[in-house]
Formats: sequence, C-alpha cells, structure tokens
Amino acid sequence: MTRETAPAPEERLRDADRSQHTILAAARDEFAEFGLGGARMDRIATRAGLNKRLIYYYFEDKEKLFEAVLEQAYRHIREAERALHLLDLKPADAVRRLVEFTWNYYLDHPEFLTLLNSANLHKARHLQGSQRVREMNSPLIAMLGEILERGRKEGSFRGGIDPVQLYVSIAGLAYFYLSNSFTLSSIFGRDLLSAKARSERLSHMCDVILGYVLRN
Amino acid sequence: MTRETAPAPEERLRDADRSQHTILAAARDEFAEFGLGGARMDRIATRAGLNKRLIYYYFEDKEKLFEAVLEQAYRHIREAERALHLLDLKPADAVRRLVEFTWNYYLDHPEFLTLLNSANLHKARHLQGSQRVREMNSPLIAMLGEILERGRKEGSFRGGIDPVQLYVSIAGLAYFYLSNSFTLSSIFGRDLLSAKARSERLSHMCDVILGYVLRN
Amino acid sequence: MTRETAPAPEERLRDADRSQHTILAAARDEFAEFGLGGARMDRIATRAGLNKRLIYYYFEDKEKLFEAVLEQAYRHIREAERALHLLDLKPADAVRRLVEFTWNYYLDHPEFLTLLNSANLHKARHLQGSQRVREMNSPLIAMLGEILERGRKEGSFRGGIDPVQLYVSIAGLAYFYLSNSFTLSSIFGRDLLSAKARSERLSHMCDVILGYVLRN
Amino acid sequence: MTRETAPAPEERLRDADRSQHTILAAARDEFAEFGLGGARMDRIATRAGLNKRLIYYYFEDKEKLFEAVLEQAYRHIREAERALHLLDLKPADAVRRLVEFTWNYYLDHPEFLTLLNSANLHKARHLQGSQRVREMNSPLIAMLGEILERGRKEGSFRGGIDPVQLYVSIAGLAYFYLSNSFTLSSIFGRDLLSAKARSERLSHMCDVILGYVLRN
DNA sequence: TATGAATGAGAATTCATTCAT
DNA sequence: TATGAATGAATTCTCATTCAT
Repeated sequence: MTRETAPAPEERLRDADRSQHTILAAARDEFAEFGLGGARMDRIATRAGLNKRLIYYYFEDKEKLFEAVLEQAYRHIREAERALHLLDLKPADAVRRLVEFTWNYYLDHPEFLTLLNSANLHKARHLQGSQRVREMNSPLIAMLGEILERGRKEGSFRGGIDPVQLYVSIAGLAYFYLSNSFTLSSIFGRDLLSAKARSERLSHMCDVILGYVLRN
Repeated sequence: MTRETAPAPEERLRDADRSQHTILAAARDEFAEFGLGGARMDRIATRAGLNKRLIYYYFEDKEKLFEAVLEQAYRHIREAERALHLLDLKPADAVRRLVEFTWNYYLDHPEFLTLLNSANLHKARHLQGSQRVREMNSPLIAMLGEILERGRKEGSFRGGIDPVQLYVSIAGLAYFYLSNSFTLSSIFGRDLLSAKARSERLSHMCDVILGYVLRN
Repeated sequence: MTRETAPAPEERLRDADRSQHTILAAARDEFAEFGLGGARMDRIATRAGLNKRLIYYYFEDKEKLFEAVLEQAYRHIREAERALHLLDLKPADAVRRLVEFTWNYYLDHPEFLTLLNSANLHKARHLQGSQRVREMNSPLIAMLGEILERGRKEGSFRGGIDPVQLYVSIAGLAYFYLSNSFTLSSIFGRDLLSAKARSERLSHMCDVILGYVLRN
Repeated sequence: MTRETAPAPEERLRDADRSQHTILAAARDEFAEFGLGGARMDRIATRAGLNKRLIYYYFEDKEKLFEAVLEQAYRHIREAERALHLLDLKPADAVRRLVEFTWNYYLDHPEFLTLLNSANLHKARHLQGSQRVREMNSPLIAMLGEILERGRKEGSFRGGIDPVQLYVSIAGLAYFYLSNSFTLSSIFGRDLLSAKARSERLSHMCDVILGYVLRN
C-alpha cells in the first residue's frame, strides 16, 4: 500500500532481483538463439521488457552477461543431475537413468547446447573466472565413479572405465545428435526429431552405453 | 614461351580460380575461428591478401560465402571418407578404421567442428540450397550399411544396427570431446588434448563402438 | 524554478522533438539539393549538427526519412493554401490569388519542386503508405470547385471546368518554369529568374489562366 | 567472309558505332529510370549487353555519359518538332498542333521528362559545355514567333505574346501532369493516365492555350 | 532503480573506375 | 575493339555502450 508513494527497501530489492532474473532469462534465450556474436543487447532488453541501460547496470557488459548466463546454465543442469539420486539405484539402472536424463535434459533445454557451443567457440574464456562452475562438477563425476566401482564389484560391469570418459561419451551421443540435428536432418533427408526418431535414438544410446559398460 | 608476354586465357582463368580459392580458405579459417556472426569480412580479405571488394565480386555476400565454405568443408570430408576404401577391409577392421578416421579428421580439422556448429546455430539454412551436400552423403551411409550387413552375415556383428545411428554415434563420441574440449578441460581440470589424453580417448571410443557392434 | 536543476519530462520530450525536427529540416534540404539517390546520410547528420546514428534512431532508414520529409512538405503547402481563405474573395480574385500564391510558394520553396520530382522518379512509392497526404488534399480541390461554381453562377466564369484540371494547370505553369529554369535559361540564353522575368512570368500566367476561366 | 579472320576497317567502325549507340540507349533508359544519382554503370553495361569497361572507353565517365544522353534527347525532340512543319498551317491550327505534339511526345517519351528533371537537379551543369543544344533551340522559338505574328496580323490572335512564355506554358501544362502523374494520382485518388483522363487533359490544354491566344 | 536520448567505432555492402591483356 | 579481374573510397546501416536525469 505504500507502493504508490515510496516502496519499502525490501520491495525494491525484490524488484531488483526480479529484474536481474528477467534479464538473465532473456539473455539466455537470445544467446541460445543467436550465439554470442549474433546476440543483440537491444533484443535482450526487448525480450526482458526492460530498459537496455538496466542490463549494463546489473551486468556491466555483454561478456559479463554471457558469463552469468553460462554459469546459471551449468548450475541448472548440475542441480538436475544431483536430483537424480543415482546412488539409490542399482549400477546398471543408474547408468541407464543417466543416459535417459542426459537425453531428456538436452531435448528440453536446447539452449544449453548452443550456449556450450558459444562458450567453446570462445575457448571457454567465459568460464575462466568462474571457479564455481568447476566446483559444481566434481560431485557428478565422483558419483559416476562410485557407480562404476559398485558395478565392477558386483561383477556386472567391466573394469577400468574412466568416469570422465564415460560421462563425455554419454553426453556426446546425445549432444551431437541434437545439436547438429539441423544439418543431419538436411543431409540424411530424414526428420531426426520426430517422436519415433527420438525414441529410437534413446534406445540406440542405451544399447551403446550399456553394451560397453556391461561385462560381456 | 609466350608466357612472359601474354598469358593464355587459361592462365587468367586460373587467376580467378586461385583468388576464389584463396578467399574460400581465408573465409573458412575466419568462420571457424569466430563463427558466422563474429567473422569479419575485412579480416577475411586481409587473411586472403586480396581486396575486400573481390569477395563480393565472387561470392555476393557474407551468407553466400559461408554457404560456399560449408559446402567445401563437406566435400572435403566426404572425399577423405571415400578414400578410406572401407569395403576392402574386414567388417570389424572397417568399423575401427572409421572410428579412427573420424577422430583424426576432427583433430586435424578443428574448423570443421565449428563450421558445423555455426551451420546448426542457423538451423542449417545455409545448406537448404545445396542439394550437392545431400548427394555427397549417401555413399558413406550405404557403405556403412554394407559393412554392417557383412559383419552380421559372418556372425561377428549384432543385427539390426541402423547405419545412420551408428555413424552419428561415432561422430558424436569424437565431436563432443573435441568441440567442447575447452569447457570440458576447464570443468574437469585436466588437459583433454595432451597426447596421452588423446590416445586414451581414441581407445575408449573404439571400445565403446566395437563393444556395441560386436556380438557379445 | 527547478529549471536549472532538473528539466521536467516535457522538456526532455521537447528535446527529442527538437532533434527530430532538426533532422527533418536538414534532410529536406539535402534531399532537395541532391535528390533521394544523391543525398548522403552523413551530410544530413552534419547539416543537423547531430549524430548520424540518431537519424536511424528516429527514422529507421533513408527511405523512411524521405517519406517523413515528403509528408511534411505536403503538410506545409496545404496549410499555406488553407490560410488563403479563398472563399472570402470574389471568384476571379480567388483564382488570381491562387495563381499568385502558387507562383510565390514555388519561388520561396524551391525544395518542394525537387522533392516532388524525386518522389515521382520513384513512382510515388514513398506516398503509398501515407493516407494522411491524400486526406490533406481534398479540401483544396473542393474549395476550388466551389469557387468555379460561384463564378459560373454569377456569369463571369465559363462552365464545365474540372477543378483538378485547373489546379494542375496552375501548378504546371509555375512548376515547369521554375523547376526547369536551369535548362531553360541555358537553352534560351536568358535569365529566367531575374526580377523582371519573374514578374513577367506571373503576369503571363494570370493572363493564361484567367483568359481560360473567364467567359469570353 | 573475311569476318572470321580479320574485320575490314569499315566493319570495325560500324561495330564501334553500334556499340556506342547501344550504350547510349541503355544509359538513357537507366538515367531515366533512376536519375543520375541512382543510375548504375553496372546496370547500364548489363542493359547494353556490353562490357562495362567499354562505356569508359567511349564516354570517359558517368557525367560525360549523362551529357551525351542529354544532348541526344534534345536532338531527338528538336528533330521531331522541326518535322511538324507548323508554318504550313493556319496560325490557330499550328498552335493546336504544337500543343498536341508536345503532349504526345511527352507521353511517348517519358524518359525525356525524367532526364530533364535530373539535368535541372544538377543545375543544368551537363548542358554548360554543349552549345549544340543551345543552337538546336532557336529555330522553334523563331517559328512560334512567326506563327504568333501571323495570327495577330490576320486578327485572330491577341498581340504581345512572348513565344518563349507560350512555349514554356504549353510544355508546362503537359509536363507537370505527366512528370508528376504518380504523386498526383496518389493524391487525387484517380488514375491520370487512363485513356479517358489523357484525352480530357489534352482537350483541357487546348482550351487553355487557345483560350489565351485567340482574341476574345 | 529506471529510462529515453545520444554517440563513436565499426561492419557489410556499393560504386565508379582502372588494370592487364 | 573488347573483357574479366581487381581496387579504394565511400555509403548505408549496426552495435555496444554512455549520458543525463
């Protein structure tokens, strides 16, 4: 009710927070759609429904804004991965679950793929500062290591599997298919994103990964 | 002998041709390094050591130039693939050979990866026109299908493998690792491109793919 | 009183308005002098003493700017015509007044002539959007029709005169002489814009138009 | 038959002449359509089906080419006027004939109007050199003077008419209507170039001019 | 916190013109 | 006479960023 005359300090803060989140979401979409080079600060402002000047106020410049977007994207997927509770599952189920999760996450968050591409085009220089991102990662790999170890011990998994290699392979099988779906569709002359094609791909991925992980 | 005084018509043609090739190579490098949005026509001209106007003379505009670069990149890898003569090898050897080739080609031609990323960021619109690219592709898939069939017949390969899925998986295992090597290195805190890491990755990839393809 | 410290919102608005007007005036002069094709955005900015970017900020591009200039030019002459209050005069006086006005307006606003020429060179495509311009026109023709009718009723004017034809004729007699004064002067080897020549032309025009309008 | 091996000198000349004429015609169309500023040397070459370099070979530069086009345009209309043999007609018929001719010539040669507009936009500087154009003109005015004098003597024409003023008025009545037909049509919301509108305009023009020239 | 106005450094593209043969 | 290749100087337009309030 004091709104009209003079916002309380907490309200202002909440507004500020909301503005920052709005900008971040708008920027994520813009960067995802056009890449870092193709993104336009003007369009981000329009997407956010906020004044362009405000972006600079909160994020300094385009580069820093991209960094923030990237960090947020990593935080988001890491949180989702942690929520999987893979260690509650049997090893083979855990691996299958991870494959399925990866596939679905990439499908539901296509912006993640293009953001990573942009980050790599720029040699990951936007990650340099952020040790937070690095820290976010270790738990997952540790967890996957644990799963592999358990599987080996119970005799179902082959030994000597590097969890990083496996993680990268799982990601790669999904990533390449989805990130390059446009060129692949064009080249192979078939729609790779139809419901049927998608379920076939997931099934294929599970076969490949489990075919590798499982003993004989 | 008239060389010194008056170049034959073919000579002049060759100059035009050479200019076009020089531009194409320069453009490929620039697009690979900065993406479509980040590439600068000025820099391409400088890289080529030719007048910027000449780029427009031969390639009309930036988009068309990118199309030409992309088509050339596809032509190049397809030629290399064809030179593998996979059908001369035993099925398992052929698959292993393809994995190795893919890995090495991506390693030796990092520009190919970023070009594809750019093309996909733009939803492959630069491929729309080019049916040539589409035509270039079929032989490889047909060949891979033939290899899988032979392997199945001789009893060493499992059946029901879609050559397109397999091709995408082979590519994906290599692509993701290399295309995202910067973010991955940063995140995992280990250099993914050291000689040792590279040979481990190739070995892992062969294990994964052959683990999947080979019967039990 | 707060003037010195903080301009009211209307002030700021007025700044924007002033900038737009300054740009419009500069553009009008530039287009008038060089035509649409020969006009330079850089020069318009310099003439306006404003940043070139601002022109695009307010007017989008050269074409749209030309449209705005054209519409303003029409609005200006229509306002001047309306201010004549021709219906307060006797029919013959009203016609003479219109001839004089037309002549003087073209003399005082040579930019109007070249702007129209440019617009017609481009097949009036810059008017297509603007229904405002169309609406501005009708009052004048209606008024002239009324004058002709009055003259006919009182017996001094001949009947059957189309006001549009008459308007075009009055304009044409002045327009051609002034718009083409350079080639005509060059060809006839006499200065058509000397004070004497100008007064002779006006007198001739009145003779022609009234000779036509008046009953025998 | 020697054509194949070595063209005879006259043949070469004829080719050269033909090329020049082709270029001139192409340039006339281009300048007429886009004005001097909007005309493109490239398009002129394409229109002519000849190499761009050849235009420079024959006409030095764009300005000189425009001069040549302009001079040709004047030569053409002057020749047509001379072919009218106005002095063979009775004075009133001669004047009417001139009005009709002017109208029809402008209708059939719309390029003449835009060329003149371009020339005037550039303050007729392209005519400065050409005294030929000046000389071409005098006969017509002298002829018109003679006609007016004959009419006055036989009592049908009013006296004191300046042939230059009359010529300009006849031209102006037709010129403005046709040169500005696009804006006028747009503004008056009626097609000024329909067959009916055209015949009405000619009829109106004759009424105006003869209403002025004829005694009472 | 929020915003409309303004800007300088570039970026793609264009254009008349010239080179070399 | 004729031409394809090449160029430098513009020219329009864009973009991240800052000003002023």
